[in-house]
Amino acid sequence: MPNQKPKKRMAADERKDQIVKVAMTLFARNGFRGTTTREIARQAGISEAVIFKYFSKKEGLYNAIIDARCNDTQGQDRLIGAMKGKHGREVFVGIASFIISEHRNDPSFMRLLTFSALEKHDLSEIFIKRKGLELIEFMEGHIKGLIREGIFKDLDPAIAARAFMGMVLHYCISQELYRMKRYFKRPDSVVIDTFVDIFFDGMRRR
Amino acid sequence: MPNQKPKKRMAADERKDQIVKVAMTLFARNGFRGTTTREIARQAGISEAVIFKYFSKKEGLYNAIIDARCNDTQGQDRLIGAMKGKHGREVFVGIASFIISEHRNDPSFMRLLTFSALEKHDLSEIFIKRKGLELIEFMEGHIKGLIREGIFKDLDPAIAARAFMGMVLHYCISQELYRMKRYFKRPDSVVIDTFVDIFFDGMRRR
DNA sequence: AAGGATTGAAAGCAGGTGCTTACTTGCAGT
DNA sequence: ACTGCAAGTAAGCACCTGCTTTCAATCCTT
Repeated sequence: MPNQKPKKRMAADERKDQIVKVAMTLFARNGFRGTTTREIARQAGISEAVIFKYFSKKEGLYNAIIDARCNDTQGQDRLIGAMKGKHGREVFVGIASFIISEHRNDPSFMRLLTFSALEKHDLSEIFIKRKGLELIEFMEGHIKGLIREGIFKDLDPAIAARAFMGMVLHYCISQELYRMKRYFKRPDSVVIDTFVDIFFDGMRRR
Repeated sequence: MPNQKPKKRMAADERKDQIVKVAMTLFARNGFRGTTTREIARQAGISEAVIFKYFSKKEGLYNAIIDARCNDTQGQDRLIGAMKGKHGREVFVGIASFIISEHRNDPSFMRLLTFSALEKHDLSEIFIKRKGLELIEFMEGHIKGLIREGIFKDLDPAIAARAFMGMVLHYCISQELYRMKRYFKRPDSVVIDTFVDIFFDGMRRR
């Protein structure tokens, strides 16, 4: 279905944003190669030439998406702020809840990232380096603290952080990408609690 | 580079196998849409018409790959056989080692599966249902046993099994697909031990 | 050695795709 | 109201891609 308001003329910036938004949706659904500029134009309710007026090559759309999704600081700031008051176990519940809710709110972004990784574009690389590693390092720091306090066992914090991220991310990916939600349904809150139970007790000194 | 032995003529079955093998490599590298039948022909050292003699449509190649990778029983049988003597902790080390070594031996297959999931072909669906769920159910059974023996806490075995699988699979995927092995290098054996430490102690009654 | 069957190549077609060119339409400032 | 400029379109080019057709080379059987 073409766009909601088939407004005839738009200011350049407004039009650019709209085109990028449409491209994001279609790249997430069909990948970069699987999306034609004709289809982007159709969905945006414009002619193809407009796209090439603003983005000299199709690749340019990908770069605009990278700008839009890798330079906003809201997401991670929001999380790290929300973590400030929390201690011990709660931090892990907070991180897992954050990741899962981000995926549930916009499942298409994970498809976009995965396509980008497979098709070897820069989006996944930049996003993971800028956003993913930031989160991992935050967790590593928290884990290191708990080890220093003698609450956690002395395991490699980098591996431990990736173990927890693995549980949570693979849950999201398998639910959406492999469409496991057809066969495996549990309330997210129960899944999160179980993951944190396993991880936190697994790390704790006995 | 075209194929090793540019043998002029081949028997039909032999040629079919060769074409499927080439297609698998290219689909894993560039996806179904990103691979042209011309390129498959070139890599196989034949003309395009030969491909369409054996596979009436490009789609047919995908189905042949499904046959080749989803109907062999060697992989899983080998694992479950190897697990037979093992108890408790060792079983999880065995499973993790098995999964990681399969990925290291043929990293391209994971790309193929992921492309298939994104492009909504049947390969990933069939493979995961036939191979993935089998492994998960095997783990669930083992976990249930340990709960019944009073060794493990009474957590949902389905969630627990997926927690462990998540750690291991996401490690493999992030290493290869997101090319994390550039930034995160640990011996696989250390990673496996740490994962199992966390999971096994996390599940254990205290 | 003959002849039918099978494997293979060469060329091309119809439709699709990224991108360009040449042109028209509507808006803002005077 | 006029006009200069930015926003938009229609048409098409050159190349690509799945797939077909037509015909030549090679093998197997007798």
